[in-house]
Amino acid sequence: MPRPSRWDDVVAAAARVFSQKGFGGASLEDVANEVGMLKGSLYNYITSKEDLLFAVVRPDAEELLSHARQLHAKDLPASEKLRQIALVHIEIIDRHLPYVSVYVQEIAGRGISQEWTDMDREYMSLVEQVFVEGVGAGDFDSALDTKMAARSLIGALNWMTRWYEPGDPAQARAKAAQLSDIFLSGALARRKG
Amino acid sequence: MPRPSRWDDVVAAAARVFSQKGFGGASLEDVANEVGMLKGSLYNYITSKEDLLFAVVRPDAEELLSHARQLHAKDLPASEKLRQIALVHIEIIDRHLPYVSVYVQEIAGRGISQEWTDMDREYMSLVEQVFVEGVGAGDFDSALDTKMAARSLIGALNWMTRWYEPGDPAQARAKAAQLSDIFLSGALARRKG
Amino acid sequence: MPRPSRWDDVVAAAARVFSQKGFGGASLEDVANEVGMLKGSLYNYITSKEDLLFAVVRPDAEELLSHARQLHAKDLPASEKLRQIALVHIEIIDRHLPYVSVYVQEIAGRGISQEWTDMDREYMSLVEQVFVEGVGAGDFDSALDTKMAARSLIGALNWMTRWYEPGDPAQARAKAAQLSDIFLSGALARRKG
Amino acid sequence: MPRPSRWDDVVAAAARVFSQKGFGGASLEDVANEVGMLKGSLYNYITSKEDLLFAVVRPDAEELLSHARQLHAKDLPASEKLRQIALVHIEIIDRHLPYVSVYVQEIAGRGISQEWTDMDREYMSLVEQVFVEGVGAGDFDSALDTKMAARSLIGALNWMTRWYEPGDPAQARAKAAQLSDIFLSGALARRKG
DNA sequence: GATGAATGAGCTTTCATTCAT
DNA sequence: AATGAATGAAAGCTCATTCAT
Repeated sequence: MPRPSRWDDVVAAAARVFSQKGFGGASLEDVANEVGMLKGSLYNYITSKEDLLFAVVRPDAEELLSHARQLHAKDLPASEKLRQIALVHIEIIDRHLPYVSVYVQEIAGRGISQEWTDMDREYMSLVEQVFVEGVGAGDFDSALDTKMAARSLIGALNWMTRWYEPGDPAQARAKAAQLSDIFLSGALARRKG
Repeated sequence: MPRPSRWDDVVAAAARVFSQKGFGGASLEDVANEVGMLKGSLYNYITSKEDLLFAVVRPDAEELLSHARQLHAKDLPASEKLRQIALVHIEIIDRHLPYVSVYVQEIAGRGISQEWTDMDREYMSLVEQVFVEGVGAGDFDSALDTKMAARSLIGALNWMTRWYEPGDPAQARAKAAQLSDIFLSGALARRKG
Repeated sequence: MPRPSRWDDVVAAAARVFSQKGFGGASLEDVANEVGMLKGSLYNYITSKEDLLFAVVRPDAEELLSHARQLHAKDLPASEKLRQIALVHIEIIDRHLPYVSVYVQEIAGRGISQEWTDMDREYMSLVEQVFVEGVGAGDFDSALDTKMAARSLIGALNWMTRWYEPGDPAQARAKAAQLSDIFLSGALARRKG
Repeated sequence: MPRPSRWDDVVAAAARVFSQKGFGGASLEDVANEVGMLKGSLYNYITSKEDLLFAVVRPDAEELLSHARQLHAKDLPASEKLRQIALVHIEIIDRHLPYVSVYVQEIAGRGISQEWTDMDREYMSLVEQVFVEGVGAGDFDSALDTKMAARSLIGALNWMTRWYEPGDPAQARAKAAQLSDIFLSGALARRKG
């Protein structure tokens, strides 16, 4: 049985190192040390440093996007869709924090290339449509600025990469519920009717 | 004048360059070109590249913090304080986007040094106390997770550095109002009592 | 082989260059040219320029010291020990002039660090004890200032790095004998008894 | 009354700085700091860094040489001349240690230029002639290698710049006497005749 | 696949020197 | 005489990348 390739190790190490030192601040030697090989050996797996960045970042970005697409196609109330968006987003952070951190830090909204700009935009647009649907259905406040709402939700979610301590799915679900509550109901106490 | 004459030019150029290319990705030669001097000449103003980073970032960080401290001392309803927090934060982004971008990208929540960790924490804590006060006064929902609320608000605000187009104070005020509305009332339509 | 293959070349080149231009006056590019590689490549062998200085200088310094220690433990008349000290010192100069030159020029008596200060002091002390033993045994003049004698001998030996032309072991032995004669008998003609 | 020029301050500061950090290791800014002016201002006094080196070093070198010339012309026994050589050399070290240190470290035997090589050589030659005269007069041992003797004496004297603590003329005279005794009579106890 | 070594470009930083004020 | 600022060359060092073994 041939020894399994260490591709996954390499990418995981890169995720950790890039998320800690930043892509620009990390050297391939740092990454190599983290895997336990020499920097030259990395080139058996990658063709450039940027290559490695994309390898770190792509799978989760695609998963998140594909989830949002599927959700969009479903027939659910907007409030439920919003809860799902937050839940999936935070679950991915919980499971793959270093990878997502790198995405948020180095790619999101940075205009790196057309491909990534398109992904960003599509995710944003899918989130915004949740709010649009909600307003359309009369569930959401008609005065709501849907774009601002979407950007704020995504900002709050992405910011979690700076403070969330991963590894606890229950906590992930709790945070998702809290965040959804805030975006749905706000902080103000509801008057009893 | 305590500072050499082109100090402000140097810092402004650095803010622009750092915010565009990232601190790690920008070279001092980039900064020097932006000011119109040679990279060696920069060292008449700074003692290291990191120095320059802090110089870019410190004034606005301090202004934001000092504002939050003053607000905390005031006797205002929590909802009003929340509106003020958002307004001042966004106004600074509107006026000083490159500087704030650099702060958000390179410093906030990065654990660079004790000094900056302390600043981060204090701002977070002051924002959280607005929510705590609101819950205490019965204005805010008693089920609200105040920490999550504070972190989400700050995340949404900081994320604005990735998309906000500055230079329009009226727009700044509008965005502040929208964001406050979301965090106070949520997206859901209010039932008529 | 524990060291990369051209380690010795690198150190030898550094010794030559440092001894010619001085440590401060020599650039790593000079050293690299002397080995026949690019300056960046040097960092496969060293971690800093200072590092290289110590690598140049340490082996002979340690050899000299270890020799003096062994000699100190032996049961020989002081005059014979003095002859041995001079002989070994000059033989090392003959074989390794550039290395020793660098030591003398850049390290000896310069208080670079505790480590080197200690080495200097120990060597000095071992040489002085030869004179102390000689005085104690009645072989040396009781009025002799042993510290001054040791310092003068070491000074005369170290000064040889400025004029000695190496590569001739017989000459080395001759110089050692002459120097020993001077320090033992002085210049004055002996009265016939 | 116009404020006296600070030329002497500048040279004295340079002597201190160069002797501490070495000529190559010291920057003109170091020197300027030591005088209490800005580095640019130094150029009101000097025309180049090397210039300053020579200014530090020349007066004492010339004094020493001129003294040796005068002594050479005198009609004195060789042993007395040797004592005078040592005495004057050490007195200058006592009074002007930093200046002499710089000479010994940076100029002596370095082949900087014809001028300095000539000075070195002449001083060496004058000292050697003392030994030659002593041998010729039958006062010194006929087997003495006069060149080796001169070089050793000068080496011992110059080496004092690495350990001598200046500022005590009496101590200077004592060291001169001890060193002369060693070079004249050697360490061996004299047999009573 | 991995290694050790080299490359070469680029980086931050230093510094002697110049010059208008 | 002194200053503050700029210059430009060179320094030490880093690093993505290549390649023979």
